[in-house]
Amino acid sequence: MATELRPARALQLWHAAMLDLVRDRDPDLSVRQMAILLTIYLEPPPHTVRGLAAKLGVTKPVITRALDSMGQLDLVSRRRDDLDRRNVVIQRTVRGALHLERLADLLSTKAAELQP
Amino acid sequence: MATELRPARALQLWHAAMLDLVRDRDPDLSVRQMAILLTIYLEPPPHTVRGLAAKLGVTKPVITRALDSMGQLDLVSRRRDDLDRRNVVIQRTVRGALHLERLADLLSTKAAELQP
DNA sequence: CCAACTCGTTACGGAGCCGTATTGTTTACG
DNA sequence: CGTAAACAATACGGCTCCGTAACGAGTTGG
Repeated sequence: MATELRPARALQLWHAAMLDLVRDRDPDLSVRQMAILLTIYLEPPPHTVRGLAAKLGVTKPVITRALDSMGQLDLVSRRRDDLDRRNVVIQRTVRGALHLERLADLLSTKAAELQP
Repeated sequence: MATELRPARALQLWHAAMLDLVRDRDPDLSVRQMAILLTIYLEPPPHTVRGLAAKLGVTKPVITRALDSMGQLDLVSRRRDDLDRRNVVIQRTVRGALHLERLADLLSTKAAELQP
């Protein structure tokens, strides 16, 4: 089952998703915050501030501040690494997992609605 | 050819696209700016400030300022409506069309890369 | 023709995020 | 050991965006 996604349709999907994010979502996450959140949940742990900064091509304070914001929303949490106490390990939360689950369903639903 | 997009795969696509946006793009557009830009290019004209504000569920100044920013980047342009000179008609630009074309290709390519 | 309305813009004070530079811990190593 | 390095966090000044409120230009209707 080839799930080919043609450019025009991909753009429509992107559009529908952006509209939903702008209209629904309580406080919009920035593009960077979303990228960080998704990386934490979709890529294998452990995640550190330095690692995320390198992967996204941004400076470390950007990560620290994004974790502050998203931590306040209970979308992620932080813990000192006991093996090397200089490191901070970023952890997932129930609320964060639910948040992304809803986003995934939204995208999938929008894609289906676009089909007819 | 059912182009079904399962939630998990949709999220992976979203993730890959966000990463590319954060890494590549010169100055990131905000989520709101992206939603406005896509609406202008994907929905039938004419587009007005008031209309866009209503569709996105934001205040008019948000639209005006977003058009200022994106106009400076030559992604959209504005023109007074000659029939009712209170209105402003938002128009597309060559640069804006190219920008979205690149985004569409990026999304499609990422979707294909996710397939294996 | 003038008051009421519509539309887009601007003014203002506030909040959030940015990058650079610096700080405080913790670890590595000569 | 004690100095150098690595890590995350913070301080700072600057920029962008926000929402409310006010404004000016244009239109409408009595």
